[in-house]
Amino acid sequence: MTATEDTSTAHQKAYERIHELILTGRIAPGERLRERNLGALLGLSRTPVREALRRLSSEGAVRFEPNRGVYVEEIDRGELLEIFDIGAALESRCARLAARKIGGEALGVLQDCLDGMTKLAARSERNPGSDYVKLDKRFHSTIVAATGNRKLQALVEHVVSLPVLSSAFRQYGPEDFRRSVRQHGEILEAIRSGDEAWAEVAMRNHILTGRNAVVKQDGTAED
Amino acid sequence: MTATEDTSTAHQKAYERIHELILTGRIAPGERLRERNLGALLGLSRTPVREALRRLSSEGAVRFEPNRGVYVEEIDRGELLEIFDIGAALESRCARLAARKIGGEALGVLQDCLDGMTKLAARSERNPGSDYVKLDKRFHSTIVAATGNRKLQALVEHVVSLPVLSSAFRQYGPEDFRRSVRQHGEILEAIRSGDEAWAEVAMRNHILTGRNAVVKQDGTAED
DNA sequence: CGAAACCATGTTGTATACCATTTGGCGACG
DNA sequence: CGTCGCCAAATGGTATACAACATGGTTTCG
Repeated sequence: MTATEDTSTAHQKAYERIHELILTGRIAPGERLRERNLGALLGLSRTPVREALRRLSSEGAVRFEPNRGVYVEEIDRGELLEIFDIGAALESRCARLAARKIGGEALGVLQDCLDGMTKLAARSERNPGSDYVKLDKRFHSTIVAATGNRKLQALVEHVVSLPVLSSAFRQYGPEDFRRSVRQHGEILEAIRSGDEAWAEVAMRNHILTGRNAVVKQDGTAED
Repeated sequence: MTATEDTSTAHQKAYERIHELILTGRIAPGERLRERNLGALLGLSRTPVREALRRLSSEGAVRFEPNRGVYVEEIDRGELLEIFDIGAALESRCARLAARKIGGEALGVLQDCLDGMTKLAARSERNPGSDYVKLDKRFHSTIVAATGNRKLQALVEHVVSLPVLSSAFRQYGPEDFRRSVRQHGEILEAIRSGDEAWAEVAMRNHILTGRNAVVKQDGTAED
C-alpha cells in the first residue's frame, strides 16, 4: 500500500495525507500546522497545502485563526457525543433513502468494501488501522452517494471526517472490528433487500455502537 | 452599505461575495465560475478566489471538476426538501441546546438581528433582499454558536449555505417576511426563557415553514 | 466531402516571490 | 528593577509567473 494511488491533483493528495495524519493522531489536537512545514513533508508547495487546510477547516477538522495559523481542532466528550447523535440521524436517513434508490453498481462497491473489511478484521494479529478506516469511509460514502443528494453527501462527509471518530477506531479491539464488520453486513443486506425501515435502524444501531465505544472510553473526567 | 465591511482576509471577503452571488441567484445553477473572471470582479487575484471556491465546494454549493472548472450546483426539488428536513432536525436540536446554554451577550445579538429584520420587513415597499438574508444567517449562526459545539456549527453553516434556500427567500412576499420575523421573535423568546422544548419546536416550525414555501413554489414543471 | 490529427487559446494547477502581520526578545527609559 | 516600545525573524496572506490540461477550430489526408 505504498503506492499512494496518484490522485491526479496535488491538493487532493495533500488533503488525504493531512487528513490521515490527523485521523491517526500523528498530529495531536491543538497542535499547530505550519504550511511550509507540511509542504516540505509532502513534497509540495504551500498552495495545495493551503487549499487542503481550507477544506479541512470547512469540515471542522482544523481551526483557522486569521494571520495566526491553523490548529487541529480539539473536541470534548460532550461535543463528540452530540456529533454521534447527529451522525446517527443523518446516516440512518441516508440508509433509508439508499435502500430505496441504490443501483447494482453501488451494491457491488459496498460488497467489495465489506469483503475487504472482513479480510482485515480476520487477521486480528494487528490493528487494521488506517486501511480499515478507508474502507469504512468508502462504505458510508457509497451509501450516501446512493441517495443522489449531493448536499446531503457533503454534510455526511463532514461528519465522518471528524478527527475523533478515528480516535474511537484507534482503540478498537479485535472483537470491536468483527462486530463492526457484522454490522456493515447487516446494513448492506438491509439496503440490498430494499427494506427501508431495516436499513435505517441498522445504520442507527451501527453509529450508536460507535458512540457507546466513545462513552466508555475514559468517561470519568469532565462534565 | 458600500463600505465592504473590511473582513480582514481577502479570501473570506471573496467567499462572502461569491456566496452571496450564488444565494441571490446572480449566478445561475449550472453556470461556470471562472477564477480569473471572479478575481477581476472582486478586485482580487486568483489565489483568494480559489480558496473561496474550495470552501464553497466543500460545502456543496459548487461542484468541482478537476482541470475543468467549478460550476454552481443545481438541486432538484426532492433534494431540496430533503435538505430542509435535515436542516429542521439540526437546527431544532441547536435551538434546544442554545436554550440551555446561551449567554447574555448572544441574546443581545439575537435581539439586534430581530430588530434589524423587523425594520426591514416593516418597509415592505421593496424586497428586503440580501440584507435580510444576512441578518437571518447571523441569527441562526448565533444560535448554533451558542451550543458551544463547533462541529455542529460547521454542519449547520453548510446547510444554510445552500443556494436554493435563498431562492425561497427571493420569492418571499411582504407577508412572508413578516411571518418570518414573527417566528424569529418566538424562537428568541423561547430561548431567552430557557424553555428547551419550546425552542426546539419553534425552530422546527420556522424551518418547515420555509420548506412549505419551496413546496408551493412551482411544483409543476420539470422532472 | 468527411474525419481525424494538430495547433492555438484559454483556463485550471502549482510554484515562487513579495507583502503584511504577528511574535519574541532586547534595550532604553521611568 | 519593572515596563514599555522598538526591532527582527518567522509565518501567514496575496499576487504573479509558469506549466499542464482541456477545448474548439482549422488543416490535411483519406
